[in-house]
Formats: sequence, C-alpha cells, structure tokens
Amino acid sequence: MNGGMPKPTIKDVALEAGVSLGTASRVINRFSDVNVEMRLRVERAIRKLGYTPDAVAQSMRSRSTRTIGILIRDFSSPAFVSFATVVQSLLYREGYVPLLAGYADEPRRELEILSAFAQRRIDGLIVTTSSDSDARLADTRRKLAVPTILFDRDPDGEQDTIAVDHRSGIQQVMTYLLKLGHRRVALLTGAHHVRPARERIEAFIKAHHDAGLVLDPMLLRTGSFTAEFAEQQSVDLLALPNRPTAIIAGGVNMLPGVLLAIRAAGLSIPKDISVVSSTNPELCELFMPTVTELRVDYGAMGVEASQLMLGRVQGTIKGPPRILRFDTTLIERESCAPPHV
Amino acid sequence: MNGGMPKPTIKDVALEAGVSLGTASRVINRFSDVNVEMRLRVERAIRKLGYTPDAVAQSMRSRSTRTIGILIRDFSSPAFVSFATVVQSLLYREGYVPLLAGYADEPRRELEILSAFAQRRIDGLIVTTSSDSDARLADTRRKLAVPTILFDRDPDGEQDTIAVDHRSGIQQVMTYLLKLGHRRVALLTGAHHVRPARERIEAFIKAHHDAGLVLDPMLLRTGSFTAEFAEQQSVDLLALPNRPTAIIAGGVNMLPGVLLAIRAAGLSIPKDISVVSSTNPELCELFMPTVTELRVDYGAMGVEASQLMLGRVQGTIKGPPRILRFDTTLIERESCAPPHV
DNA sequence: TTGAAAGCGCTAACAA
DNA sequence: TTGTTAGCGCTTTCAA
Repeated sequence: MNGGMPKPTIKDVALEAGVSLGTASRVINRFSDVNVEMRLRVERAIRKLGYTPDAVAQSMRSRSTRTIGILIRDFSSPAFVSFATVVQSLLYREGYVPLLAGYADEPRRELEILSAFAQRRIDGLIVTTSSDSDARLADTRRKLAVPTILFDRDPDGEQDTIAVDHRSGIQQVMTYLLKLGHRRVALLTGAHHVRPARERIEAFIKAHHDAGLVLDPMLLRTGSFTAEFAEQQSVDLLALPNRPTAIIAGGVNMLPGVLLAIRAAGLSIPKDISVVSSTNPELCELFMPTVTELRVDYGAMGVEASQLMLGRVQGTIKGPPRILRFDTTLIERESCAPPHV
Repeated sequence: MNGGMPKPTIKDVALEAGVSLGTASRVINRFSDVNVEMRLRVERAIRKLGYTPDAVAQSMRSRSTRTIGILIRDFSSPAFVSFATVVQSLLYREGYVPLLAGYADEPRRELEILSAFAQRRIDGLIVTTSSDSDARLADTRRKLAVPTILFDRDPDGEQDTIAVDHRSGIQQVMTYLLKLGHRRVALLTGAHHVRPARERIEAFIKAHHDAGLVLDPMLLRTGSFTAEFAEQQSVDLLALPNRPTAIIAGGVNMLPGVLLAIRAAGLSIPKDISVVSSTNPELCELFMPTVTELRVDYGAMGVEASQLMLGRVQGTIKGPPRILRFDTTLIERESCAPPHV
C-alpha cells in the first residue's frame, strides 16, 4: 500500500536545519522567541522534507487532541445538515476536527459513543442527548471533563446550553391556528424526556388552557421524533370519529409521515386538514400545497455553538455556563386554512 | 470544568494488580499467553479503578488510530445519510470510529481535509473525491499510504473502488422514456471530471445514437450536482422554444431544483413534462405526483464499503484492488407519461 | 509465561 | 534566545 521512506519527524527537521529539537518545535508552534535566522532555516527544512507534525504525538504530550465530539440523534434531518455543515467549517478553520456520531434513537449507543469519545480524549463535546433525565449519561458526560454544550436540551447548571424556544414556537402556531378557527388541533412530538418535546407539550396544553379550550388527550401524541411514529399516529388520528382539523408535526423529521398518512386517508390539504411542520425547508417549500413551517435557523445555532466551543477550549471564554436561546419563526404558507364544519 | 483525580493509567492497574506493566498490557489486549490468575487480578484492578485505555497513547505506540476517514461532497444528500448511518454502525462495532468530513463543492477544502486526516494518522480512507482527474488530490491520497476505497469514482488501479453503474442506469431511463415516446429528453448532471457525471453523459449520448436520434446539445446540462444548478438550468430549458418533454435529474441533490423550476414555469407533471430523478426516496415518494426514481441502494454500499475497509485495515482481505459494482433500479411512478404533441 | 526496559514523536520544563 | 532532557501512556521487544 505504501511507498518508500518513513514520514520525516521533527528530529529530521532539526537535524536538517542544524538546530535543536526545541527550536524546531518552537518554530512549528509559532512561538515568538525565535531568532529570524533560525526560523528561516527551520522553515526551509520543513519545506524540503515535506514535514507535517504528527497529531497523535502532539496530543500525547500536550493533552489536547484538537478534536470536538459532536453527538446527535441521527444524520437524517435537514436541521442536522445545516448545523453540521457550519460547525465543520468553523472548526476546521481553527485547526479543530469534529468527530461526528449519531445514536439513531438507541440510547445504548449514546453511551458507547461517549466512551469512544472519552478514550480518544476529545477536547470538547456538543451533544443532543437522548434523554435529559438519564443520570448515567449525565455522569458519563461529566467524567469526560471537557467543555460541553448541550444542544437543545435542558441546562444542567454546569454546562453551556444552546437551545430553541419551542414553547413560544408552539404558542405562535396555536395562536395562528386558533385564529383560523381550529378547535381540534393535534400535536405530534417526541417523548417527554427530551426538552423540545417537553416544551412543546407544555406550551400546547397551556395554549388550550389560555384559550379556555378543553384539550382532548387523544390529540396529544408523544413518544418519538421519527417519521414512522408520525405516520402511524397520523393514521390513527385521521381515523378518529371526530378527527383533528389541524396537525402539528413537532419534530424536524416528522412531516413526511404526516403527509403520507393524509394522502393515504384521501384527505386534501388544507381543505380537509391543516398542517404545520417544524423546520424542513426543502420539503415545506416543495410540497404542494407548500407547508406552513415553524422555522429554526440551525445554521445560526451552528455558528454560535462553534464560537462558544472554540472560546471554551481555547480559554478565551470563561466563567459560568452560558445559556443561548434561539427563537422560532412561523412561515405561513398554503397548508393552513379555516376548518370547515 | 473537571473534578478530582487524574484518569488511572495502565501503570495504576499494574500496581493495583501487583503485576508488571507488560502483563497488564497483555490482559488488556486479550493475548492468550497470560495465566488465568494474573488475568483475573488485572481484570479486577481494571474494574476497581474504572480504567479505560488511552487511545492516543495506544496509537502512539501501535501506529494504529482505529479511525477511518470518510470524505464526502456534503452532508445534504439522502444518499449520504443512508451510507453514513450504516458505515458508522459497522465501524463502531469493530472499535473503529469514522472521521466524517464534507468539502461542500470546494475542491480546496478537500485537500485541507486530507491533510488533517494525514496528521491524525487515519487507518483507512473512504473518499468521494471532487475530481477524478486532479493529480494533486490523487497524490495526496497516495501519500496517506492507508487502505483507500474510492466511492463512486474511477478505479485508479491502486485502490479499491465501490461504484454505481450509472451507465446502465441512464440506459434504463432512456429506454423507458423512449418507449413512452419522448424524443426531447434533457439530462442534468455534474461536471465531467467525476465519474457519475461522465458515465451518465456517455450513456445519454449513446442511447440517442442507438435509437438513431440526433441529440440537441442544448438538452445536455452539466456542471454541478447542486439543487441550485438544477433549478437554474431547468428554468433555462423550460424557456426554450422547443422545450424538452422530459428531464432527468442526474444527481441525488438535484430533484428539488427541477421541481421548483417546473412549478415556476406553471407546468404540470407529467402532462406537460416528465421527470425522472436519481435516488431521493423521501421526496420522490412524497411529491405529488410521485416521481419516477433511478434508485441506488446506498445503505448496501455502506455495508460493502465498511466490510471491505475493515478487511483491509485488519489484514483479513489482501490482494489486488477490488472493484465492486452496484446496479440501479428504475422505480416507475407517476411523473412520466407519453409526451403530447 | 512474566518482567524490565526501550521508545513511538512530540512538548515543556529547565539550564545555559 | 537556544539546547538538553524528561516523560506523556502505551506496546513491544528482549531476557529471564
């Protein structure tokens, strides 16, 4: 597979430049206290030998791997795509590399990934945990002893948090739907042990209360963020004797399931049923009719998360845990109309 | 950020177990020539101290990082999602970790990522390069001197390749469209310097030739795999005095652009124009009408790629470069109909 | 089968 | 400002 001589080491560079190991290291690490003459000699040697530092050896000594672990639910959501793209680009620019992993809705895999991260000595962690309330996961994160950003999860008082205000998001949606005249709105979202689901559920209940409406518990469907769950629950909802007049897909992967179920039921949007979806720009704009969307700017969250993380690992940001909140925007499209009675 | 005592090392384990460093290492690495009594003592010590090996130190000595670099175009295509999900899960199972990076259509970033990989001493590389013909990239890959799998790119005689047969794919599509009566079919795909584009272009031309048709060069639009490119070219195609009666989205990200352009032109599918798309299960099934799809099983490719890679890095697969080919399946849906004259 | 010791490539502490 | 040296945590000789 290979060809020829071994990779040059810093020793070779020092030898070639006729300086000591230490001086070579100082040049490589851009320390200021190096004579110009020496610096040039070392740089020439580096170029001549085609030397690149060995990151493993650097990490061995310096304790830093310049690696940021990023632990998400899965790779399939458009939200992840915007986030990951931005984060990767900003981290690389500073010489850091993201270690990306998804647990694909299997909490056990989350633990495995965390320990793989630990063994590799990541410098920082951005994590969307599968459960806010799992003490074992929290404990494992703590043991990593690196700057951590909880992504759209509950602040724990110890780590930085960057989260969406889903509560006001659902409030916006409900205000909109109620104004259109809807009284039977269904909410599909994940299980209560993650913050986005919990916030949506609470806001959903509160909106009913504030409007003086009695919430039919059949209309609240929680348990998973997957499209499969959304489809199966939608099928069930649409078969109800008094089916909802609007459905909220409360999760970035859920819209496809909802749309499939509605089509299978032979219903038309928005005539028979109104639909609002969480962030999914492509599908929402492309589907006909276009779908009203509760949009979150995950790219912007990626920028903030990267900057905060870089600040923490580089020591330029200090002090107590920060909590960054992001608002949602309701983008009204064609999928909502007054219900007909 | 931290709390308490430093992580236990193998030295602590050896001390606790009352054995030598070497013995502790042998137990950890599951060597057979260790006395049962010793093994138990070491294992107990490991459990007691909560020891986990330090992957950086292991790599330092062993030369293996158990890390596989995966370099793709970007994170946004559903094809990537299926592939990455499978690969991650199979690699983790064997104690390997994927290092995922996308160059987002900027060839310069590809080089940066490759050198980041090199510095980190990856054990293997799976790469969808931005250009089959860029000698600098090929050279950089070669210098990595690790098992490499070219993903849907031209075999270079040195590395393993796992590729889709786009040629027969386009042939299937053309046969289908010609049989429906289409004579003006447009193909949208990437630039000729990557294999999937090149194969599609060649097969597209050959299909015309074989059918005794003269290909209007205006109908062949190559240059980029992005949705933006697809949209802009589609807009242009649809404004032609004699516009095509069918469009092929020859790239996994391109369908959205095509659909947007068709909608903007006020045309209806398949009455005014037929559409065939490369792999994009969700959108193809969800859009109305459903879209005829030239499907590739990227999950299956992920399985094969992982197994081949693991075989190479673990030394269980030896010998000359392998070339694995995957076929496409044409899934006929509602987006194609005979053209009306 | 086990222990002792060298050393992977580098950074950092110390001395000059 | 530069050189020398110890040692990061581990695997892997080499001897015993």
